[in-house]
Amino acid sequence: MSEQAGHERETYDVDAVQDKWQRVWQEIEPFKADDDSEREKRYALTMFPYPSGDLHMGHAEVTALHDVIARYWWQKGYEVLNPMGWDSFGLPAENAAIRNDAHPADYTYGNIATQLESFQKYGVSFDWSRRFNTSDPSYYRWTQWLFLKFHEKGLAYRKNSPVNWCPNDQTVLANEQVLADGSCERCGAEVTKRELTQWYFRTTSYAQELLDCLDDLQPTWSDKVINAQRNWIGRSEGAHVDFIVEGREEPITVYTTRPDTIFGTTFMVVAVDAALADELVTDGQRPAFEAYRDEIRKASEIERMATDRPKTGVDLGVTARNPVTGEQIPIWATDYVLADYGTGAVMGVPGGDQRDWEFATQMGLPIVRTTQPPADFEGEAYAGEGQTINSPADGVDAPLDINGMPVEEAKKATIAFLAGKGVGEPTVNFRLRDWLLSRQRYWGAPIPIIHCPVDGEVRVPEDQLPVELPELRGADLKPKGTSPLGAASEWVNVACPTCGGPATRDTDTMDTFVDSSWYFFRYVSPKDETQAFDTDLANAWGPIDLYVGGDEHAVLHLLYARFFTKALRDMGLVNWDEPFSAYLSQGKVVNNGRKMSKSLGNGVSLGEQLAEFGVDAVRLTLVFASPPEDNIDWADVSPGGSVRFLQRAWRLSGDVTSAPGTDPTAGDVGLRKVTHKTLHEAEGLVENHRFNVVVARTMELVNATRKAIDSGCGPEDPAVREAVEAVAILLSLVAPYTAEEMWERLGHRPTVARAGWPTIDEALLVEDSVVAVVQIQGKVKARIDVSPDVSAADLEAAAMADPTVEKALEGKTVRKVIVREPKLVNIVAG
RNA sequence: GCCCCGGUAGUCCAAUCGGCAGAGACGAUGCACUCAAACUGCAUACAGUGUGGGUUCGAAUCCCACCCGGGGUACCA
Repeated sequence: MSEQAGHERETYDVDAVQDKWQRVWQEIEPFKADDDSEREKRYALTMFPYPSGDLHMGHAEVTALHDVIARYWWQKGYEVLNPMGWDSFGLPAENAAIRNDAHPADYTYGNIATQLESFQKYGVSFDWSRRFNTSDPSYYRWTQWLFLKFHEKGLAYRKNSPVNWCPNDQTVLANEQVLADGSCERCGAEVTKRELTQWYFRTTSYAQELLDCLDDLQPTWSDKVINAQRNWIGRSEGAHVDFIVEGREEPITVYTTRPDTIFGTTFMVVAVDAALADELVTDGQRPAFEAYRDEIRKASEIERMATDRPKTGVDLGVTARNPVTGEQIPIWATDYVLADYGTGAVMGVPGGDQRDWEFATQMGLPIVRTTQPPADFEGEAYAGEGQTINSPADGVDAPLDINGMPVEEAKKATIAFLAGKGVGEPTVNFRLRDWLLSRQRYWGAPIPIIHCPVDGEVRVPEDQLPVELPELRGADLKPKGTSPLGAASEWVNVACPTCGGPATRDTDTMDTFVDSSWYFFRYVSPKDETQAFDTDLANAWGPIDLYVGGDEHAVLHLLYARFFTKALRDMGLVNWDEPFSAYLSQGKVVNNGRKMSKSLGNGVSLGEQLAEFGVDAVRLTLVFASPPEDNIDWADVSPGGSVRFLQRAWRLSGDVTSAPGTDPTAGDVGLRKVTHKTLHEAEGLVENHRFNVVVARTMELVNATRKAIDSGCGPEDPAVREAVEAVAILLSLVAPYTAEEMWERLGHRPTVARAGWPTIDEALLVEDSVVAVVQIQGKVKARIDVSPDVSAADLEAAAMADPTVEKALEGKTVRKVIVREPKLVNIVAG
């Protein structure tokens, strides 16, 4: 028996153990990825942090989850690349520099040092030899080089367009960086529109592939993210249709997904802010049009996006000819049509589109139904399935007749007719826009382009990279609506690389999402000074086998990184189609049901938790609390419970009396079965990311081992050693310090993290007997012990012979017997 | 509005193919230890699976409708 109840239990000193093993790990570097290893390679990645202050609970969670997989792969014998670095360009550093009259680098590199120390204390299996920061010139040099490649291929270009503008951060934003309520993703300010010339990446040229590949990713990515990306890409199929305007050479082309409703087109609407509206308006209507347009421009995005306000618009005074009815229909300008989607012009079909219905009702325009709604239909516009009607209307002679056709057939017939006349064609449209990448801020990678009055946009020659940031600090960085780099005149004014004449550098910097769109390539050869990354090594290590991160990047970073990967593949720089073979999105850590925040005063300090409970207990708590994807409410969990469990597990290692290397095969079979079954189940659970259940199984094994020591086979049994070693290895995935301490106490050399996953003895997974359930009408009546390979007939006979069953069946007729050997018999009787 | 995910003891969560609703934990209660408490150990109790239908010998699991919660998206024609 172990110590009697009531005595002080032996415990280990958490702080001392942490200090001890940190030193050992730094010395032996157990997680350095070897490029030349013969072992099969795995690439584990978690999103690198922005260096704002110290690490917080969110970092602790994602890292703890991610580390389970990385450490498991090492134990299973893979060579694992598990790198970490910093996404270190960005606004917080710049804003801090303005406040403190300092340089953004001060804030950035100070925080990086703090976070690095915290990560090391946290005991994560990162290969620190590969770390870098995106703000290092040795990194952003290659960000700029990639920009040049994109520019060469026509994937980076400049255009003038209405863009999202954040008045607080004083810079433009990409569509992805404006939230659904029209606020800035970064600072929450209300985003406005400006007409500006900006740099774009041609993400739309990969729209179809970005969408198609989601099918392959579906099994290994979270549904949420797949769904969000599908929505964001927003593919729709429809047709372009040309409408002729009297006295105008060019027809107006509209985009519609419902060409079958063309007979119901009673008007046309164009976006009020599109150039087309300005071109079309008659002199007579111009004053009204301009007044309307000014009014709309003044309205905020938030007002514009409200869908429940009445429709507004102005008649432009011109008409277009409906190509199937020949009727002249009025053309209106309105703000419910978007200038930058489709063609910025829409055929108004009030019978089939609710928005058009509202507009027609408001403006007194005619309404014609072209799809027969069901008899009980009570709505206004009808957009569902049904027979086509009024196409053409009774007694009207038209060149096309689609009456009676169901929607899909009518669409095809209409498109075929229009195409035959040369006034229409099938078209696919995407909601995805090109990625606006230029920013009017300082702390980012300068865009390596020189503007020359003679040669235009000239790429900075590759041998002149990096284009380093000029030294600006404090008040120089104050946002003023144009890039701070413009103030560095010595930096701005350069000779044109082509003609040698006076020219100026582009003064914008790149969106920091550009930096993070390719960082996972750089990790394969982080010190390479001759290229962005080594293609052979990238092909050997990648794509990333598991990427762990947060859902907030569902359509930002994850989409941009996918786009980059496809573009790099097409440049021959890598052979991956997709960067992340599997993606695990981790939940958030909240407190008392709410997001942690300063204003709510419910923040939980990671540092304090670590000081109170120790690294292992905090990590274990985060892994055990819930499935990885679910949020963890810190108010619901118990790090104290984790401490108790870890001490309990550790105590086992002190009870083992057999020598290291003792052959376990002579040990207690009962305990051995538990050990091997646990290891076997843990494999499947880890691979399916069910880390919380792995912890529960480990707890079971600890309980079973405790019982075996105290009241079973005793501490000297070789099966006990085997079980405790298995506990140490299982814990090495989650609680590295405790596992290491146990391993040492068991008489082994460090490190348990590379001890290797135990070989599972299949014979021990087979049960001698199983409990079969006998049901009558689906209700359990008896349990009988049977052999796991019992035949259906034997099991049925055994069930029928059971006294309880016999009794229950007295006087009844057995109608049917369902046998699912070896676990169940269900008797239907009456 | 549309799309996706989820709803199991007081709480967090298990139940892998449709087959015994409970593995693990938190909290609670009791007992042991203690002068007492904390710690520790042992033990116990607590749900019929959001609601209503359906399929099935059998449903937490599949289907339909609805309710609640979370997320995405939204004049995208």
